[in-house]
Amino acid sequence: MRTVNSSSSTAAARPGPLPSVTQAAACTCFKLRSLARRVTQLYDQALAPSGLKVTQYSVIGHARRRDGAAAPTVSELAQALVTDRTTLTRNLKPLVDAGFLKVGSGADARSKAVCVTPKGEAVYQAARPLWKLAQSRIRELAGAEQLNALHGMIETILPQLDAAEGD
Amino acid sequence: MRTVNSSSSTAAARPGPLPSVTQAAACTCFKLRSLARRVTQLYDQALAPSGLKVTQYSVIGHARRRDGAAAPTVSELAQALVTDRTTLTRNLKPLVDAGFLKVGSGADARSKAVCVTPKGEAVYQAARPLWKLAQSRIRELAGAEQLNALHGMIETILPQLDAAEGD
DNA sequence: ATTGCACGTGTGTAGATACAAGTTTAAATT
DNA sequence: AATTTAAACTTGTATCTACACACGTGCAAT
Repeated sequence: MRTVNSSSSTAAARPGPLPSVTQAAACTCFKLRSLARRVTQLYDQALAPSGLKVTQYSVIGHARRRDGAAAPTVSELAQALVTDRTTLTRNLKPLVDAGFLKVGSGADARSKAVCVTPKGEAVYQAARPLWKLAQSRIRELAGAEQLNALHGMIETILPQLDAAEGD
Repeated sequence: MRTVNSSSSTAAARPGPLPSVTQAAACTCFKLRSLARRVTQLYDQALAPSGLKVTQYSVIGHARRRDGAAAPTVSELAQALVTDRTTLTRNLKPLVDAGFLKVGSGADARSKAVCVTPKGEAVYQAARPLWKLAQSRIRELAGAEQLNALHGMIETILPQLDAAEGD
């Protein structure tokens, strides 16, 4: 026999008073966001001496690697960063203000190219060992195997979500 | 033989010009945040008819379930939500403004208790089937086994990060 | 040449996130 | 009892996030 209910005065009518209370914590989105928050905190703390947040580190890092030759456009960069295009526009601002990036005109008069400045490259290089430290730290805390499994899982799931975008 | 470098004019001096370009995408934090963003979009789209975002749904959902008897305080709720206390303060505002929550005084004159209003309960109940739809959808897209594995992984890793907080 | 539609960007608005610092209240120490 | 310490919350500041909407440019069809 288990404890039925705490407030017995008003719960007499229905047979199952609170059937939906329990499993609210099984939300995939909630879990994912929770972990992402915590992990972000770890990375941000590690990167703090560089003055970069992990988000900014990612933006510069992706702007750095030019696939073919030309600097990526805003849209291309946004796609690489799995971010909304308009979000990237906002995220670029502090980096441009700090002189880490420069947004010039692309080949097309519409598009704009995102370039890493020497100053931005320097900050990135300074932040890199801190980032590696964070990587090691999380690997140490979570366990290498778990982490590898997590990576693989994300790489599997993410494309599956993207594929079903227009359904 | 592979393509060495695109801009061959300035890269002649150093033997390994760009040794650190490649593995920048292996960042746990970046991957995690990317997936969280996408998943959040799916949930938010599903919940849109209810007027709630998934974050708000989570807040109400956690405020609903009172463990013992009393309504949770701000700090307790923040801990349950794996969120910074000050973040929750901000997140409560739109919900209070909308009349879904009420922040009254707790037992202690310092603490405040977060209560779900009838209106809030109604919205939550309306949103619940939409949330379940999102759950099904993501389960369908990612695969039940993958998703279960992901859940388990998060539940394993998150406490490990929390445990090492004060190191 | 004009019209129309697709492409690439930015802005308004709204919310999520957290660190640093400040305020009020309870508890503990002297 | 006075002082100190800790607990609980809020605010200032800054960044991240994205949807709806507006603007300019390129291309194609008329």
